[in-house]
Amino acid sequence: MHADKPIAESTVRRLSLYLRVLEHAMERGIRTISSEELADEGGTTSAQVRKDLSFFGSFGTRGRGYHVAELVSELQRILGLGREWRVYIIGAGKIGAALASYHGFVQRGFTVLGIYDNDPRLVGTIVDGVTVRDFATLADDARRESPEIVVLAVPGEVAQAVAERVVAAGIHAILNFAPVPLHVPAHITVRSVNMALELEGLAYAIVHRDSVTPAA
Amino acid sequence: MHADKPIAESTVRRLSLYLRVLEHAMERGIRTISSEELADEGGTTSAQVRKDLSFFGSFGTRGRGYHVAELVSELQRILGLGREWRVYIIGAGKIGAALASYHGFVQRGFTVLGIYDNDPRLVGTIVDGVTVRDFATLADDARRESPEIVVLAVPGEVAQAVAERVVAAGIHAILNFAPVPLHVPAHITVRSVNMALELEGLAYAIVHRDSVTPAA
DNA sequence: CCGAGCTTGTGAAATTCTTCACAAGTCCTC
DNA sequence: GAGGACTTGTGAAGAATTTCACAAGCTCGG
Repeated sequence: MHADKPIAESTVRRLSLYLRVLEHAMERGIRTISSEELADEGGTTSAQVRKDLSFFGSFGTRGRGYHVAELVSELQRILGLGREWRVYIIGAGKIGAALASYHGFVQRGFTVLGIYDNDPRLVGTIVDGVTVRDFATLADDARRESPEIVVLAVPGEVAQAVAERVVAAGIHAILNFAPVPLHVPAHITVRSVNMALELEGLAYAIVHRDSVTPAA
Repeated sequence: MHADKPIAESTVRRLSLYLRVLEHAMERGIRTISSEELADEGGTTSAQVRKDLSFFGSFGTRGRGYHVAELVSELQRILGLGREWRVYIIGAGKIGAALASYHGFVQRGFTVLGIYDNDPRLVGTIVDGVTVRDFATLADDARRESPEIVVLAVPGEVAQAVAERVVAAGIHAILNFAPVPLHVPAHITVRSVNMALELEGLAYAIVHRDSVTPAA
């Protein structure tokens, strides 16, 4: 049955992936899909798909599979994508700017309310339709707009300090693109994307060919 | 003892993290570090640090800890960072351009030889000191320059097709920034960075506060 | 409305990953 | 040079995750 039990992060990650595959299938006019097909597209196994879904309910029909449109909306609900999420991006450098214009965000209901930087030359400029704000105004703005999520796209050296300002401003979720681990209070949710680290993982895999557990 | 046994991806990821922490410590003039201190900085536990390292050898001294500089070079060796890695970036859009100028790559010995795009308006322009090349020349260039890694920064719709061209060009490792799972032959190593997916994980965590297994 | 053919949902087994806990070194002081 | 304080390296225990395997349910053709 559907649960608010602790769900593994890996499961949630796969659910997002399934959602993307399903949306793609829907565009192509596919009505129904089996766990086997879903697994093939998503790079996992059918048992894994069924187990992942089983944590939240039973959405399929035996002998037939899953109704695509129905499963899409179930997954959207589970992942909390029915609503708008208000996002601040911090750092108007190359990465921050790229993220601001990243279509995948908007598409999923993530609205960028503001981009912050402390460089006076950038403050006031417009990046992809959003004005760059002065980082000094973060706390005030947050009180007014109460964003749920901050995307941190600042250099590693200042990431920890910036994160502390973010937490102090009352924001509880951070997507961290800086290449350092963030130390925050337990009630703050952090997810990190570390590109250098992924490249290094690739280098390791090349050096040690055929001795690493793979993952698509 | 040191092993070429199958090492978990999670372990490799942490090794990269340790390396970063150690380099930071070295900059601050710290000579020696215990597994406990390393764990605190890296957001894990001392037992985990020791276990991770133990797969490759014993680098510490009981009662004293690890010699920072020494462990740094051991980790660099393990991760394959002693050498230069030749990288192609495919996609000269916002994300591709941001990656081209990402300092963290250069710093680690990843040299961007070329950026590719199929938009004639971009071909020939210079992005962060690297000329944008015509995607059509990929195979020829690869034959000549034999790059080890491709960074894929193209829209999801074309990612699979581009990946196939990359594989056909004889490149065996892909860092995928497109938000779709890539289907490639087994001998090709793929690592994916899916930003939308991380944001969704964050949304899920917010909706289901205190019911997700955390991870820094 | 029956039987063959699929496909789900799920306990149980297998595997993988993390944590525990402690013997065995090392260092330092006296 | 002996004792106390630390800290590693690692088997073994424990926890988490994935895979297996199968009963139960649905569909469709005749």
